Amino acid sequence: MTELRADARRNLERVLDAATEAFAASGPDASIDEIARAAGVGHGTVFRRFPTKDDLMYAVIERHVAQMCAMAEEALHSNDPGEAFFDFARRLGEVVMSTPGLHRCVVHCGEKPRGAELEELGRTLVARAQRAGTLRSDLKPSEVGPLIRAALLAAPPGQWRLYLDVVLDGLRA
Amino acid sequence: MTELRADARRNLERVLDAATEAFAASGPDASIDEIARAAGVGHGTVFRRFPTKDDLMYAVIERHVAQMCAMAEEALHSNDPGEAFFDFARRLGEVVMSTPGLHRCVVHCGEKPRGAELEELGRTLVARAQRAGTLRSDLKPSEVGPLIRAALLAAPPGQWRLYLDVVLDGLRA
DNA sequence: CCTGAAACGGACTGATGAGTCCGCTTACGT
DNA sequence: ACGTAAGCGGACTCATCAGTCCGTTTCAGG
Repeated sequence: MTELRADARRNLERVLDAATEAFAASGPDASIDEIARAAGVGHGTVFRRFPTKDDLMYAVIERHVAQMCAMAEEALHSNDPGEAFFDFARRLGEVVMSTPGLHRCVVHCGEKPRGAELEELGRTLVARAQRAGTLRSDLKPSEVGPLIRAALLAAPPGQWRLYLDVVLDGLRA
Repeated sequence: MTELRADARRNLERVLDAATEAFAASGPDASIDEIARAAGVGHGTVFRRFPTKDDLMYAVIERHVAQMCAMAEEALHSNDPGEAFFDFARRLGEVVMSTPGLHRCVVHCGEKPRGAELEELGRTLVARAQRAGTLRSDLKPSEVGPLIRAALLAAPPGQWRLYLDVVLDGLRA
């Protein structure tokens, strides 16, 4: 029951690969047909494994978000809480902007995959930096993330570091 | 030929009113059917006046953008070029955020209506403030607008002034 | 092998939305 | 009042996309 037949397993991997590529390229607008075609399977096969398009997106996003969570955890262990947030933001920028399409999927999915976990870690980082006095404290911890996200996604290709810099400067106390 | 029949004129106005409301509420995703229904006409009537949905959007946006252009012109006449940009940005925020949906349409339409004109005025304001030394000069004039737009549209309801403040702080030299 | 369950894939459905067409209606000049 | 051109509106086409179904193929255990 729990074991997948060899062909099924192979197709599943092809689908996930194709989906990752498609979502990275087109964001949440990538269509299932397109993904199935790229994977060399019928789209019925995709739907058998992932009952809805969102389910497929969650699967693709999972490790992406997991990577970000790991970075956030690491930042939480820093012995300079005041700067940990800024370092984290810059490292997050690298990850997010290496595949902006995937990140638009993360936004689209909201809390579903591990978004809530990431959100929570981010809030903690912000609160710490605010207590340390390096981060302006008139924003609620939950408001900082969306602002940074918006700046990153709005940046012209190659300019996101500059945009992030501007926002981080504005966020300093 | 050039004169519209009375009923045609009336319907045209109804359509424009309904379209303004619909676009303000739903952004570019508002559908023609929805607009036609709200205006109390068949959607054929809409398409007769505006061959494509974008044409309708341009018409609706026109005066919205015109208002912003007027504000920009005014700012250009300020005798404090260093602060003119920041004042303008804040006043622009008021206009944009009074109908965020319409502004998403402006973004969608790009240069088509009077976007190019507004863009040009904005660039001039930025360049002046940069010369005056109040605005950081590592951003190109054309890059400032998108960053501000992104921050405004990403703000949670009621919080856009704060977001704008953060970005403007970050933009100061 | 050979058989049955697992997996496949594409035809099909249903929804949505842009844009077209044409028979009917209505304003308005004479 | 009436004839006609301007105007109307909804039925229609066309395309897209998510999700379903089922006849056919293929894997894998005996």
